[in-house]
Amino acid sequence: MRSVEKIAASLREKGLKLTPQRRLIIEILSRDRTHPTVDEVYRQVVVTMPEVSRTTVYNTIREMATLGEVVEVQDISDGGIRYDTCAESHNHFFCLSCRSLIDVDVDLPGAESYSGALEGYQVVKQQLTLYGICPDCRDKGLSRPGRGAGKRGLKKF
Amino acid sequence: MRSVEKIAASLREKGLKLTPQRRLIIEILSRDRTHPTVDEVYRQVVVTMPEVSRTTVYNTIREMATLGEVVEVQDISDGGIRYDTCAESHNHFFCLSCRSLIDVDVDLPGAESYSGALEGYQVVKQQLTLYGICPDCRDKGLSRPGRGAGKRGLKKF
DNA sequence: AACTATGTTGTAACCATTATAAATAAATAA
DNA sequence: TTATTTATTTATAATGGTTACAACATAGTT
Repeated sequence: MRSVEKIAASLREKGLKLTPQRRLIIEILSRDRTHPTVDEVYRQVVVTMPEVSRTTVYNTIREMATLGEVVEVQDISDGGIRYDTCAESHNHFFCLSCRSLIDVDVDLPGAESYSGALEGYQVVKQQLTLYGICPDCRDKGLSRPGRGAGKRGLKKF
Repeated sequence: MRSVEKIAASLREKGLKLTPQRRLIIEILSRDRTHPTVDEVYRQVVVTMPEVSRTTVYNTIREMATLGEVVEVQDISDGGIRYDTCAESHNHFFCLSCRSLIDVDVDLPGAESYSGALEGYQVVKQQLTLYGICPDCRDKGLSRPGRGAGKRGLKKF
């Protein structure tokens, strides 16, 4: 995600307004690198502006996604869609214990390099996800229940 | 997913019974390579046994997942969790137009090779997903609305 | 046959998300 | 400024996938 000013410009370009609610949501999104769900953003929003509705957060994040300022993370479908606010490295490490999602820098061949193995397929994007145990959880003995771990528990991999 | 007999043995091992409903669901899962959702399995089930309930399909697929015979596909969160019945190559190509999900054979370094770049992280599994346009959709001019495309439409990537 | 454990079914509950419509705020035109 | 239009927010209801629950049915065992 780019700076708040850049995004504001992008909004105006589409005829959208930079309301206080949107500004706050965008600021929170820019700051948060944990790939938050809508609800997690919402909870941060109401700390500053308690009267903001969930719908506004949903709407704003959807608009950001349409503008390409935010991307849905598809690695995990537990407890709601997570949003990625960083446009560069799109590879992730997902901790099976605390269910945190971390950006990871792994060298992959470019998307165009698959044309050989995939005759006729046009590849425009790729995403690698690593699953495992993060150092924190290893040190703590694995069983720290992180966000969203309660609902369906640990999955079997 | 392994053969029905192998899975039946795996069931009995856990004290579970191979009922007609479960047998049918397992047969359908073994046959279907399209990474179906529960609802898609259910629709195939009722063709043969119309009285089977959705709950049974949910339960059985969940049990299969617990046994490790089936794996949730995390690439796309549209229209329900998709299940992967094949334990080997876990890389996928997702067509942004028809939203079909295809197994793909791409060489990746083993999970253990990431230990250098990820100090302290234990990687147990990895998954690469390629996003793009499949040959069918390219030939048809892109706009074939496939399964689930209606609800949220094409995402921006 | 009776007993016990397991499985199935229908229904209701749950949760994330989207649709809708009324109320509000901002931008523009007069 | 005021009126008018347009965009935005809000609360509430609807939707859709999934799970919980309780009654009923089945299979296995003594």
